[in-house]
Amino acid sequence: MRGKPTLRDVAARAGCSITTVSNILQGRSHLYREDMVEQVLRAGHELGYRPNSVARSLARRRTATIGVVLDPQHARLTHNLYAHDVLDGILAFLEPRDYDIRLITPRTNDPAAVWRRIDNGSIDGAVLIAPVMGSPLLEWRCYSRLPVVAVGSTLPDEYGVSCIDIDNETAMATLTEWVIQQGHRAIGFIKGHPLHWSAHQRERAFRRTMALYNLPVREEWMLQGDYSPESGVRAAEQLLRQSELPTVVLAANDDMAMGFLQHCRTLEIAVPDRISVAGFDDSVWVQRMGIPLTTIHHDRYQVGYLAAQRLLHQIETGDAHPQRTLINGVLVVRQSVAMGYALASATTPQPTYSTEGGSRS
Amino acid sequence: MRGKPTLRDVAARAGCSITTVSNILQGRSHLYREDMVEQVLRAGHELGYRPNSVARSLARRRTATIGVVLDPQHARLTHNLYAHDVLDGILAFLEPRDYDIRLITPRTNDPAAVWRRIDNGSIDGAVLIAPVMGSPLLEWRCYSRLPVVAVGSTLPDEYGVSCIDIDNETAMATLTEWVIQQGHRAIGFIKGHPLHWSAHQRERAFRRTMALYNLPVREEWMLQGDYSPESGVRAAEQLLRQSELPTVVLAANDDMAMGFLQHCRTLEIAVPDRISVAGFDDSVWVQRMGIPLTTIHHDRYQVGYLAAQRLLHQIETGDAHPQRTLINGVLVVRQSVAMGYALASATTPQPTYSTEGGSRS
DNA sequence: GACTCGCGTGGAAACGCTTCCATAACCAAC
DNA sequence: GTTGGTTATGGAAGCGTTTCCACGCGAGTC
Repeated sequence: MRGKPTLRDVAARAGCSITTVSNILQGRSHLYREDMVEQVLRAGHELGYRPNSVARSLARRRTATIGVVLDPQHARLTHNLYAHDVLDGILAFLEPRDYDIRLITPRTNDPAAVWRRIDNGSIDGAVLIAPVMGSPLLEWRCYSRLPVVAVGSTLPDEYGVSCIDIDNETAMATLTEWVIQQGHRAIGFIKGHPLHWSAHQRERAFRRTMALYNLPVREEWMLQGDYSPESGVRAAEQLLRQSELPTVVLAANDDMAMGFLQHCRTLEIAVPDRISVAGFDDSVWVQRMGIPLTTIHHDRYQVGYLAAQRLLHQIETGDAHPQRTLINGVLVVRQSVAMGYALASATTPQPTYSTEGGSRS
Repeated sequence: MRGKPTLRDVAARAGCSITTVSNILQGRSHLYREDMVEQVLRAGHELGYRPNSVARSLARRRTATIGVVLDPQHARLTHNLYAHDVLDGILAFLEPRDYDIRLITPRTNDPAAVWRRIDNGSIDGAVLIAPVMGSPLLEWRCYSRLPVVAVGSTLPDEYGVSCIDIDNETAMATLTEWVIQQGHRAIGFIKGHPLHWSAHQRERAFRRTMALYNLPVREEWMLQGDYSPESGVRAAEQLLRQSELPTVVLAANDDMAMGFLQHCRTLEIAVPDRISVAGFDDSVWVQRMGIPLTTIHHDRYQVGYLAAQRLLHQIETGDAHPQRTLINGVLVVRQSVAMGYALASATTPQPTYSTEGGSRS
């Protein structure tokens, strides 16, 4: 016996067949006499036998591994804190079930090549992290029948992919509504990256809520961003040189809100005294820096956890029904938005307003 | 043919043997006539054949996968920015070589169980992320002959593990020296987590450098921390209520330095006017928050890149020689340390001082 | 015309495991 | 003594590749 011991070696040492060893080592020892069981276990232990998981996967046609796939768009993991949080949730669900994770970071936009990397028998299913519009990851059906769950993007139904994500529309509506109820009427908006569905969903909810309150959306206050802090700075530059300013700006994510805040600091514009700012995501950066940014929080860990759960369900039952799970965002009120602003004028009729998701820190 | 097409299916369609298909698909087409090659490629393409990587791994006895193993101590990935940066470097090296990554997060301290998870044939080698003292990961030799490289911990030779890490001692010596050259004489220190080798290395370098300059190390200014921001706060509490204070405090990492800074802000103690602070790591948090913390920077991405390189070398050549690679830290001078402090008294003889690692941001 | 040689191709044995099914031995029942 | 039913164990066929080696054949050499 050279190299790592195999079933054969254990069987030889225990004086039985490999079937017997295999069965006993898989916990089917009730089939055998006690002394046999004991002999086999002892032999295995003495040899330091460890089942070869590759061979096992081949025989079982299951790898007990799931892939976590980053979109080629943001293939760099660094500072992708969203992926981290989600990954933690996935791990939490997977570990007790003895599943492992394979990290896949395609670096091309050719869907055939991407799916060759993903669906080559090495994983039982995949979690797609925040696929964007036009991503090769979404050319899924042509190339693969692998169970798949997407997180961080609420995909339109036609993609036929299960997704787990924050309920962007409801959350942004909640935030907008809350801002309005604080008395704000002149509201600006920094849009997210146009390739992200979330950007459109957040913008749409904003516009709808404004309409609901009969408030005008002024297009010169709708700034195009791309979810990066720098684009928040640019938005601030563009907005703050206008003669007429909104009293509050909603950024489609925290990063842009922070860029905006930064530029305000540069210009020595007091927040929230001269202008209010709100974000979206309750990013870890904001939390950790202790920036008092009013924003929407959601449990990214839970997103990962649910994704893993859903994926395993799909794998085990073969159920391929795409299913959308939206989790609630929670309004986190901090100090970046002036409250009770111009209350006198806040006499718009009260709409039905879900009290859920109230402030907490 | 049900399920995914296999070599057999392709061979049947191309009217040849599976050997032929296998050879051609592996690029050994020079062995065959052109028309054969073309037929096989066409058949493969038409069937959408993708080699099963599990079967391939079994036959080749190589998985083309390396494991990235987190220490059970910090099995949560979240906010482990170090792991992120390193992972990115690893990925950068591995991707062009068609290696994949398996993420392994053991959750127990039983070394046998841990190594069963790691060395079960599913990976060709492992990168251990910052193993701490007493980690089951380091009980390596008893359980496995897998090629292994550690990063983020400079392990003592007896572990027989290759490691790639910042040169903690040199970097901390550089920092200490620089602080002394700014005129500081009364210097405090916040120690890192006692289970991390780096903590001891950094402390040792500090003490040695102080001795080199004949400066006393006052034990009441040596605060015990654990690398967390909170422990930096506690250290500040402990230090700042003393009647006599150092003019500068070196924290063994940036997180603790930030905790320290935070407490200074709470107490309205001006930095660096009333007390100076330096960190170590140039953590992404500090960078991103724009905190003007003087610190030591090193290229964590490069650490990952080198680790992957080294690991692949070990895998491919079978070379098991443990080899230590220390990369240079770079002093980053920002504004948290008062410079030219009490220059009048700074008349200690100039030591040999490497000018490398000058300030940059 | 027997010999070698290279070329193109295929057979078949691994790789290490799982699992279906057969077998053998034993006992009880008729 | 045949049957039937347990119980304990082993044989062997996969799983989908890779790879070593052998085979048949036509061309070149003596």
